[in-house]
Amino acid sequence: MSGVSARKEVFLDVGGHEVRISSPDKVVFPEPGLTKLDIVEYYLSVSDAALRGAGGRPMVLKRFVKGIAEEAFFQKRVPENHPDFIDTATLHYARGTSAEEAVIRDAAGLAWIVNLGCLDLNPHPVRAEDLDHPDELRIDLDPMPGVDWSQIVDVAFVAREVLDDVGLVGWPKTSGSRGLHILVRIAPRWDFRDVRLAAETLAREVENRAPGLATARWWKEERGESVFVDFNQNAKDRTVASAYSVRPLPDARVSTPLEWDEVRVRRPEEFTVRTVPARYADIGDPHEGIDAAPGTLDGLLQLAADLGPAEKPPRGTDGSGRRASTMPLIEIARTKTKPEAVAALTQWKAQHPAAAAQLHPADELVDGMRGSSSLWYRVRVNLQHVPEAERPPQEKLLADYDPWAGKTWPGR
DNA sequence: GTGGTCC
DNA sequence: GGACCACAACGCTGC
DNA sequence: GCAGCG
Ligand SMILES: [Mn+2]
Ligand SMILES: [Mn+2]
Repeated sequence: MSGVSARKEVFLDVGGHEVRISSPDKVVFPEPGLTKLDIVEYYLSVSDAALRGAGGRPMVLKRFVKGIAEEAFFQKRVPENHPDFIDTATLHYARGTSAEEAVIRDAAGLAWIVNLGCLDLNPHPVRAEDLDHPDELRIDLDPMPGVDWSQIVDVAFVAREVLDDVGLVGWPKTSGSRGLHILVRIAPRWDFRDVRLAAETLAREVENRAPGLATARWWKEERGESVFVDFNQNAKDRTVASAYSVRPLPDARVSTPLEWDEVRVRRPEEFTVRTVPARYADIGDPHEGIDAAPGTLDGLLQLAADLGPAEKPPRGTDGSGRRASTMPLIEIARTKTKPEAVAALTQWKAQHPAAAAQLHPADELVDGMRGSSSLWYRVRVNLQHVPEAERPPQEKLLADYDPWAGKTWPGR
């Protein structure tokens, strides 16, 4: 028996509020060996900056009650039993439903949220005081597979140019995964529809200025090896991991605000729960000035009028309401796990070496799908780079996991 | 992670 | 007191 | 209804 037994709970005094942390010694990140209390202490060490990103905004809770290895669940409605230093805001949806979400405003709120099992914080782009008018436009740069950091950076700087041309200021941060977020503070004067239109317009303009490097196309098979400018992240009821959020990845990466002159030379993997507190103590928060000068969307909305409606892909009609793809796609397998999906793809490539040799990385589409109650994976191949005569046909699936197995279907 | 039930 | 269980999300935007 | 997002 070692002398250090795992404590059941500890109580912290955080800015005059007592916060209970249960199972403080529970290991949340096995690889770097970070415990729940380590995560609490991380957030407290960067609390002012983390609150600049997530404070005062309603947020969705993503809870990892059993560590990052186990499945997490989302929680919109704040637990009834919340301390009085937790604020709330009630969001109303188009269908008439609503959800009372948590709003944190101080370091105690951060500690309390982490105790629930939350790692990344996912606030809406609105303040609790005005739930219908976002004060933040979010540029979400999502690299397709095979895209390297320098290309992401090139796209980020094109986005910065476009912002500059319409009189806006962008504040970059690593997403904490492979991509980059650029935040734009705006006056809370436009509704979600207009903010999304502005974001879509910016995305189209970035694609126009950097064809091949960036895309604003929604359908994955049409994107190629490019950086997707995910303008839909600005629709209502969408959230983004906020600045200084800990991401549920093995190395405990942090979504880290950067100075523009750091963007090209730094890498997402440099910033973790272990490294970011020292950086913050050293240089402070690169986003400290984000609230100083809220911008206007007039320029982007004018550009939207100039560009006109976006070109839509040809209307696909196969009768069933399903979209007809514009690309020569074949489905290879459906599997329960990602390794099985990758194995199926490998098997297919071994069976079709000639075609496989001509695939580009972005032509291999392995997507996590939401089934009736679980996750499954779909494996597809885009044969656009394979000459028509050499294209393998759609065959029986190599693996055919049924995500609805076990469900009873009324009337069939 | 929390709160309720049942022995 | 301890074991066990239920519960904790789902909306938006096109096609 | 479905895809594709978080
Ligand atoms: Mn992203
Ligand atoms: Mn995205």
